[in-house]
Amino acid sequence: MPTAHTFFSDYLAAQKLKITPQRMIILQVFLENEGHMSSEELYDEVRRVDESIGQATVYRTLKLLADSGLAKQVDFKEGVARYEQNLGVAHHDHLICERCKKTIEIVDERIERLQEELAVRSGFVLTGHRMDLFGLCAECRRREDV
Amino acid sequence: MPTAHTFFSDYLAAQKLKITPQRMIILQVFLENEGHMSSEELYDEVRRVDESIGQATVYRTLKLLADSGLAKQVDFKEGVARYEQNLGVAHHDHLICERCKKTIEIVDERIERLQEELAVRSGFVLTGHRMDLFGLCAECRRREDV
DNA sequence: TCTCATTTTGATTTTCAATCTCAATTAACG
DNA sequence: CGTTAATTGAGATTGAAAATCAAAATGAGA
Repeated sequence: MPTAHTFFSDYLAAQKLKITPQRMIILQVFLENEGHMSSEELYDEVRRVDESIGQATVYRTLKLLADSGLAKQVDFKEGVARYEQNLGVAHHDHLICERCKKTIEIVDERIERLQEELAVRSGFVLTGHRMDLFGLCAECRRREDV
Repeated sequence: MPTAHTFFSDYLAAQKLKITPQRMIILQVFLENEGHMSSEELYDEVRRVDESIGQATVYRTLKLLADSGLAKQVDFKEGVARYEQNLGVAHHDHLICERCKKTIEIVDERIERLQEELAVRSGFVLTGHRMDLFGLCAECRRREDV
């Protein structure tokens, strides 16, 4: 089982890109923080490790991570891009509480199949999809007496 | 059956907001253009009718239209917000060609039910959802020999 | 190990959508 | 009408993301 670092190095080499300390640090920090980090949040964390790393490099590397398949961009209607880990992580959708922003990852094989079926019916070949369910979680409903 | 204009006027009155020529012109132009318009595209169209109308007013009114239920904001990962008509239009999801941006509206009652089921299982009350399928349409596949 | 073409970096600027500011205007109500 | 609060438009501002570019670093080959 290759580590994420090996995986990323291999990816960079295959793309004739260079393996730099900055890229490895950013990958490292990205892996240490689970959940859905925004570019800006990751930038802050990265600077704790090495404050000389620039913001542009974080943005660029996050894109590379997404291209390599290690990360996946998601968005929760906040106006900022977020990234989640994607290595060996099964595809999943999101259930998001609109009040407290808590996010639950969900998967349903039946839905996946239906999506495929719908695409085919329209002559499409699916390359990806996004399904986000927005709602109120039990705690927020209780707290706010909604 | 109330017209959209009446509907919007009623909404504005109920919110103690004012019925202005600008708002009515923007609504009018919005209704005349089906499909998924971006704020900027709508602004351009609006200026053909009345070039004195400002960009901020178009943005603000588009928000009001969304609040009233006449419009619905959607996003196709382009970095701009788009709006589609929503009055008396049944809920639907999207099938989007990543190459030519063609968009097909789809609905599947079975998926809707499963979504509800998943939410309930996690203790959520659904307030909305978004499902977008990204892929390549038949024409683009043929053209690009993908 | 050294060289050197190529890539990458970081500070900075730029872009672009979207929002805010504010003085002037206008709708709505009596 | 006249008052008041909402609205408008021009322009400034924000904030995320991308572009620029000179300086620094990588890595393939000698």
